[in-house]
Amino acid sequence: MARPPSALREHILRSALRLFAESGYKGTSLHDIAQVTGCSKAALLYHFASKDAILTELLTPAGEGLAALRARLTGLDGAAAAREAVTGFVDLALRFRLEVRVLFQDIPMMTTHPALGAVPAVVELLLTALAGGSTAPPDTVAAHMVLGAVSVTAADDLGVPEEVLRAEMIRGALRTLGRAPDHP
Amino acid sequence: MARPPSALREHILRSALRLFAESGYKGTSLHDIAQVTGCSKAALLYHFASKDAILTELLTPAGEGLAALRARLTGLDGAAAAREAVTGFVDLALRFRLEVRVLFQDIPMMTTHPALGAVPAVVELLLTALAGGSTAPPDTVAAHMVLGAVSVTAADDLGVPEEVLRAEMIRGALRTLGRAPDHP
DNA sequence: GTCAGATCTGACCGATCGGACAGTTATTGT
DNA sequence: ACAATAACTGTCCGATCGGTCAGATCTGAC
Repeated sequence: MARPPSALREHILRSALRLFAESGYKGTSLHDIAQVTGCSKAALLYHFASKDAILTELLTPAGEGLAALRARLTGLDGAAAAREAVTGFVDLALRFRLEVRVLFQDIPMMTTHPALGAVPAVVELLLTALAGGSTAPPDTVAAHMVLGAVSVTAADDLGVPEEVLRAEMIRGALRTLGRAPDHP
Repeated sequence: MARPPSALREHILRSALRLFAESGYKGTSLHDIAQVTGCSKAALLYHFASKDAILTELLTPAGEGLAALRARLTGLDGAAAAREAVTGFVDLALRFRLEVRVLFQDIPMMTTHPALGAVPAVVELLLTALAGGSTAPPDTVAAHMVLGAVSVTAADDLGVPEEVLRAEMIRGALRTLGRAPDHP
């Protein structure tokens, strides 16, 4: 990150993100990335220390977004917390659609990845916020469903304009939680 | 499948399913499966033609379940179709929790896998059923959310008893669709 | 012009992958 | 008892993986 931005370097990142989202991390080889980028495999390892370093740099912004959401969430509770959790998570999922795809394709590796170290705690916080502070089955199930629904729908590419998608996802999530979208 | 059932053969299948669900298909080697099963790597390839053949046999029951759901769905429409789609899909996801995990971890490969050839058509049918026959943005988004919510929640292992989980998932899905759980 | 450092390449390395094969052990029908 | 077949193992194979390295090439300062 201390490195000055290079054209090839960012080109590599874009290619890698696309390939990781298409075929998964393990399903994408350095050879594939180099070929799509149009450079040699060694060039990748000149700009990045390892294949994992590419993944780390790709996931870091999303991880920071999650941390920011956590910060915005602390202090809130009840209906306000749930609403902020829903809108915040939807916006985040839409801003990092490809990253979410990558995440979902290698869950076991990602849950322990350093770039996403804060994720489990944030998810936990999101779940309790979505469940309105409850930890009993009825609410926790709905909270899990919201996280799953938003993640998968954001990762999928249905042909809906992003603004419509955002509004409908928020409305759907609030309905899932049993809260009226407009009047709390 | 024409082969007579063998104790080791089914042991292999169980081990492979667990490992695939934990680490993904590409993240699991034949060596890993052999080690967990307690046999040699060559024994795996005696009972199965290839690594992919193991995956195929693991996913076939789930694929058949989806085909059966499709059969049960044809002819229905409107609210009845949506309700049947929800309960049918929830039951299916809960019956094949580990298989759903495997599916989600290698989406690009699975979408073209022969054992799941009927899946895209079934998903399409499920989506239209869930959307109440509509193909416009408001309903299609909610339909996608339901599929995502059910799949992810079933794959995750929250500590909720399966009966409670089933009931809450159905209720949540119907709420997501904007339908009252009890009174249509 | 030329020198230094950044950038990039082709060739190569050890490890691991899925899979093949010959041969050995267990099982079974007669 | 014994042949025949099923079940299984150890070993080897080519391909591919992530990663290394010495050297070629490009670039700007002086």
